Amino acid sequence: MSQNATLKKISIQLNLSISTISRALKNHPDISENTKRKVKELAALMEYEPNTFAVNLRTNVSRIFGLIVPVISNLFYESFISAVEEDARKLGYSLMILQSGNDAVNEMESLKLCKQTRVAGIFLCVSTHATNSEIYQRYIEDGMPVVFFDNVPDLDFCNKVCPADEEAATIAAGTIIKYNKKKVLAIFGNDELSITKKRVAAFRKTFEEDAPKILPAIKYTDNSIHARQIVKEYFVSKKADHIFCMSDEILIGVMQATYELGLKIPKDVSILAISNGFIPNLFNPSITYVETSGYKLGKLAIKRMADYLNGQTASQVIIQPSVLVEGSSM
Amino acid sequence: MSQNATLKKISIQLNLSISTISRALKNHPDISENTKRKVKELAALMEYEPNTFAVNLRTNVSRIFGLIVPVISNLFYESFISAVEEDARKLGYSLMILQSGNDAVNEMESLKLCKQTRVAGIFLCVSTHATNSEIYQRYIEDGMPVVFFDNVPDLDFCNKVCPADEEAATIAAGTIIKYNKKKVLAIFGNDELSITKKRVAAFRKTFEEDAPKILPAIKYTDNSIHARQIVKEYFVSKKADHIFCMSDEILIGVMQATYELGLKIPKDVSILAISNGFIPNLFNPSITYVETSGYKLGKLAIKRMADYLNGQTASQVIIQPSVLVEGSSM
DNA sequence: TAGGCTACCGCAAACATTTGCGGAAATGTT
DNA sequence: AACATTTCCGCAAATGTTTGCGGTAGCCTA
Repeated sequence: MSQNATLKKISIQLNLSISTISRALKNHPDISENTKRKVKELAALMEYEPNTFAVNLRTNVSRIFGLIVPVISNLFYESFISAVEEDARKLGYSLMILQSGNDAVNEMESLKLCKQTRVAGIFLCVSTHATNSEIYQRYIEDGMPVVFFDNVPDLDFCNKVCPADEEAATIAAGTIIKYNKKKVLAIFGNDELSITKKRVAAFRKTFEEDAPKILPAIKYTDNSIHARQIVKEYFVSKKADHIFCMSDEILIGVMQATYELGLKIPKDVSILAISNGFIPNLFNPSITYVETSGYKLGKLAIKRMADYLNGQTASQVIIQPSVLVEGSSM
Repeated sequence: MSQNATLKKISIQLNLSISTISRALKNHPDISENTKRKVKELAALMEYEPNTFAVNLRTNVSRIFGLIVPVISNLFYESFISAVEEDARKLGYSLMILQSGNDAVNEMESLKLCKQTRVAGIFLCVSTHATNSEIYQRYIEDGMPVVFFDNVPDLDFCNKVCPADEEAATIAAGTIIKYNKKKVLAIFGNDELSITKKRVAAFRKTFEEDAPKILPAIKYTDNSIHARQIVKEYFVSKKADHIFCMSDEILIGVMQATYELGLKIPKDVSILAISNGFIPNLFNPSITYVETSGYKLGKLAIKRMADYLNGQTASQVIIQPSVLVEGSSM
């Protein structure tokens, strides 16, 4: 960062005006080929790079997207980020990544920072404990391109990219029924989340319609330790021939519990999860899961952002379809 | 982003000069309390936020750190990033995260982008295929604060923060010897990496000194599929009573192989890994590992960066000590 | 030779902020 | 009353880039 080349410095060297340098470097037709050549040569020699700050100051936007997630250390978000970064780079954008830590205040600060930084757009997974969705509305009305993903707020006119909440649960329930399971223990995530509510509803509905005699036992948790505990406590008095896990976190706890209980999979108990796909393949036998790929969702999100920036500003809800990936746990 | 408040707009409203507004908002002693109050009130009302671009243009640095990793989708880097983000936020910095995809060209572009963006500093894990470390030197000599982490280049005067390469391997070898293992299969990562070379050397040395009769079989790979294959092929002709895994990737492949070979852990074969700590606990029995925590390393890295920015510019190499975490696989 | 056209280039303002310097008014001092 | 000091504030330059507009040649046409 010693002697940064600027238009001014080049102009002095060549005895030309700043604006001529600027135009020459942009191939403006007003500038003669001869001048362009000379300017470009010196610019290359001096390793001229336009000062981003000055450019941004004039245009009032940066080539940076803000991306806010509850936590980075999460297989789903990490693959989401990875996908967004890949394509953002191709489009000439960078990513500013913020963790909300699932805290509403922290999330607000992150949003504020995005506004201050004049990011070109925001990818936002709202934190669990965020309640007032009017705040997001303000950003959108201010003209900030926002693409909500995964956990999205209850707003009507905005861009949402999310996994097929209901569909995933429906497929899961359908598969469990198909395999003729009778005593089902289903463990879902944080029951305050809309995604959890939707999935529980769809899960229940599928059973009511297709297997009305079966009444799944439904539990909630959002960490693996508690999930493990739930299973162990459940098996003290009752037995299940199937355990459904709404997330990787839950799956991990459940797998530990089955091991400690000495249950064989799938003989004693079958397992089905909703997952990103990494964790289920670590176990033996591998776990059958309904895929909700963070990577694919990321691709959809950045695509939507690019389209939005290109003028397709009508709000849009994109649902990423779910796929059943057969392992050996059913 | 409709009507952004600026110093100018405030100054017009209050019939004061721009500089007075600027000083009032910064509590400059030259400005009377009365004026300060009025300015601050209006500024709050108009939701004034300093224009980052203008500020940066003057100071020529941003409050953004660049962070370059081979890939984000990696338990180690993800926890590293998470740690850095946490503390960077506290210091008033944000993170721009770039993936090099383990490609030298891509890495160069990322570095260039960091320079263009005038980041306040760079956290860099050099890609496997990066050879010419003079390039990094140039950035450092240009005054860019750089903290290398994990996979660091062969440069003398720079800041490095890395896991204890040798120590981790020494502890691993020592533990294997202590458990009286006789036939050891050791699988290491990419053999082009300096970290791999150092670990192999330390591993071998420990055996030569403490158990000269044992000659570990050493293999190299950097993906789980190949690791699995290595184990299966090895067990066709020979037997091992211990398998050492240099990384999570390798551990995953090894675990699949042991399952497919019907090997019981630790009865038939014992396992020891070098790991971040997440993966080893997914298995049953849990795997004993030498911890190299990405999170802790991240904390060290951001600390070093902060110190550097505060004037402690003497280059420094920080080694994060290794700890043995006992599971049930030995 | 006057007028017009083209090719090429520079001036200066604009973006928002910061800051050295200087100036005016108010207050204090002798 | 004359001078000195303090208090408070504005001017203007500087950061680097972009761009509308105006200007100056040179050449051609009538």
